[in-house]
Amino acid sequence: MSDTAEHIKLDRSSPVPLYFQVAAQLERAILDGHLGAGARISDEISLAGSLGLSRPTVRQAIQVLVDKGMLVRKRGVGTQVVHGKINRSVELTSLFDDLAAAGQDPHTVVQSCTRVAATEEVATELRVAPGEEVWSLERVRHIGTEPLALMHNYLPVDLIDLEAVDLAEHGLYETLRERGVLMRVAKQRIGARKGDARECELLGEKRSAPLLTMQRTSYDDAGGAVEFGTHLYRPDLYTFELTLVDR
Amino acid sequence: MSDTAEHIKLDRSSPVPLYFQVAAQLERAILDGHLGAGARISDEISLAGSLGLSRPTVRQAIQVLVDKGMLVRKRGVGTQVVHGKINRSVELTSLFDDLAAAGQDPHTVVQSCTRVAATEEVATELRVAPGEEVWSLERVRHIGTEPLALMHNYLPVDLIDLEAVDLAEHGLYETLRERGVLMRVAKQRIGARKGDARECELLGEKRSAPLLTMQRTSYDDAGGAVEFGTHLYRPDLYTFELTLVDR
DNA sequence: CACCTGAATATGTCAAGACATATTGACGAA
DNA sequence: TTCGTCAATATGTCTTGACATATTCAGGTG
Repeated sequence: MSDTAEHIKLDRSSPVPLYFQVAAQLERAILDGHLGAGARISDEISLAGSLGLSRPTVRQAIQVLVDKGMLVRKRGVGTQVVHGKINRSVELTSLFDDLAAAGQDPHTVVQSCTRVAATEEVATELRVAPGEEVWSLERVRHIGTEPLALMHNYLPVDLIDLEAVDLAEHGLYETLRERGVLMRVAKQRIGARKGDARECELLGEKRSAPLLTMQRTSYDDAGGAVEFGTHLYRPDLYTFELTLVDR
Repeated sequence: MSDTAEHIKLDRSSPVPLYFQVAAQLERAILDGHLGAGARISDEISLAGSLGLSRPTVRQAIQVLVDKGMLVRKRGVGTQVVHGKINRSVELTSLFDDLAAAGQDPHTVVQSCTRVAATEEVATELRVAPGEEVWSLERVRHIGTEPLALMHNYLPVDLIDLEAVDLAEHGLYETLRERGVLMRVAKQRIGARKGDARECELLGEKRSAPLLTMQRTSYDDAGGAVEFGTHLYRPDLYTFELTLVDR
């Protein structure tokens, strides 16, 4: 019996959607090696039968893993596990979340946290009037004793009172989520440039060292901009990894 | 009548799936400004009614745009157009495709195209035995008179005969697609470093200039690796833009 | 032997309907 | 006035069923 369903158990009393239960357990089976690279999974019809689910539900579960780049569908043939280690696709989390999840115990030094008049660029990104007050937040993130990133964020003042928050111990995104600000879409631009004297100093790099740059604008579930940031990373300690899927 | 459906016409005789027709026309309406930032679109039920479609089909169409970061769903509320210009999310195309689509007329100088023994790294990425012969392809891409990128690709020798291809006039991905090699998943790592003397020379940069780096491994629809590349970009001429969507 | 045909298989698309759950606002009671 | 409840609304999840289409392979035909 080489039925893919043998790795999957459902809990119909759980509030977790069935398709999500299937997707999660299928992902586990792949990551644990029970479904090796190139392995074909059972077809949707028989999988639905084995699990006591309808085909659309099973299909929805498989789609989750296809979107993650872990499975590939071939019409008329079947669905296979993609070779190669799984790099979780870039998700809508922050550097702090990423590091904390990796057990790296990040910490942060707040360089400045003030209200400033929005520059042209910031006003455009945040959709406020130029000159209007916004939060300007500058932080250096460390991992162990090494500085890793210099982050500069701008937020609308009416969104949150940043001075009341312990930004040394908690990430900005984590804080915003706790205050009920839900980020749903973010647009990023990744590039590179030399750091200036101050930037290199703060990051513990030599003068004019090459730095990885990232600009991000985040939008909440109403479609409005809630955060704009320009960040600098030490390229020897941080890279961006992402998985692309053709549709 | 503020019905979203007024922008949409269906062609049931077309082989293009109905959900795709709806998604494409909805996208067009948003890009053309007929559906402005923050606008609410009709609910799924009435949209289905107006178009003579079932709700799952309409839902599938909307999902396409949600995945692109153009729409945001809110349960119990409705679906809205996201603010901000739409940056097409990173797709599974090459730099050549991107530039050609932008009407930039890119051209390419092939520095070398030889068979070499796979290094440890290349063998691991392409899943061949270390020392086995692979194609090694080095190209410089120009835009106008400016060098833009230095690209180094490795491919299995049994996949294609690279020497028989006009790589100066056609992109590598374009060529592979024409030969029936369909890339479905790619994993990328983006970073930065200083260029060495030769790299800076080829890219027309000063010595030790900061460069944007990208490594990519592509997988075909059988889940096997078909291409591994390490690329260098001039950061003043090229950046990576991507849209993240929370699920 | 080579080629074409057709059956088997599996994913892709679409329909119609049901129930669950989050959100919002109106209404009524303390 | 304030709080809580309930109804209306819209998305989220799930089922059953159907037909379309790409792929593969076995078997028949020239």
